[in-house]
Amino acid sequence: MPDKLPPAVETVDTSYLEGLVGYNASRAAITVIELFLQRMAVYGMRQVDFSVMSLVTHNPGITSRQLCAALSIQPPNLVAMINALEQRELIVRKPHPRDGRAVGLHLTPTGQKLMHDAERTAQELELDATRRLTAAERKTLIRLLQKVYL
Amino acid sequence: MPDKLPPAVETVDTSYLEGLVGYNASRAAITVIELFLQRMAVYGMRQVDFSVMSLVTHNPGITSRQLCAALSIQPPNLVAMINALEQRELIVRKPHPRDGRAVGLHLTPTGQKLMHDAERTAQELELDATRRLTAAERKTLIRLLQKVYL
DNA sequence: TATTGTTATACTCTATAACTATA
DNA sequence: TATAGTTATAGAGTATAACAATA
Repeated sequence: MPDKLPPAVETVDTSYLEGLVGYNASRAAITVIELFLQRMAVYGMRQVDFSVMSLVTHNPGITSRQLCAALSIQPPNLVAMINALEQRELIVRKPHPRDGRAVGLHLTPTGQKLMHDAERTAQELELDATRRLTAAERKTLIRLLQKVYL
Repeated sequence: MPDKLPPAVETVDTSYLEGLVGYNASRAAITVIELFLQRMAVYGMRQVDFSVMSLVTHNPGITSRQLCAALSIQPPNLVAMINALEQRELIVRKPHPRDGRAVGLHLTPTGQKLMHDAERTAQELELDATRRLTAAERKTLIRLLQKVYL
């Protein structure tokens, strides 16, 4: 008679984790971000670069501090990103009209062209990432996610 | 007459980003994970440790490879986590019944007690993190998130 | 030959302390 | 004294290559 051996797991049961909002939100975010990274590679932007560029697009003159607050980025970590975007001539720093300490960020014409294309790509990507959702479901999903973090 | 100065941004307009599923899923995930980290601190576990422990709980004998596949962790990065959990005497490695290369992971009695409490804490935390959602909305949110990543 | 678990290592991301110029 | 921007640096997280043991 053989010794009793520990059981082997055939298929992994993840049902407990799948009942948690945090687990599901993380998995969904990772899936969308991976697709985002693939499609944005042609623009040389990661998710965070796109977020920064998008906020500069819709808020010309925004300061580094405002970007940090809006995106939960630590100021020292934003410096290299801004430098890189400036070296690529996508954004320019201009003096702030009322605060000599601050610098306003603006898109260059090149940056405007790039973001025009990138935001269109982002819209297409959104529809692909949520292709199993109806338009109404997609709207509901965003509304419920905002109820969690706002 | 003064020179024309660039405009200053009063309040940051984030409406474009708020229309993207990826942005919202990321923000929601970060919010829940931060609360998770606070509440799980008493158990000395981060989100990933809890996920590993939970899968071992519901899949006794699960292997490292199965954990890596289920949680999208690279095998080298799991080693230190498993070692730490074993040193805390929360899990034990037992020989796999049919594969001499593999090792099955199991909870110790201490690990079982800890996870009994930790999973109860996770349930409470879930309700707190989604306190602005009705039970039906919470269920809908999970269903829609799974439609994105599954 | 392929797979499990592992070591070593590099790379990225994120966080903290401290400085300067200006408010 | 407080804030915007910056530098340097440390720590955490993640990824790749290569190895021994076993299939």
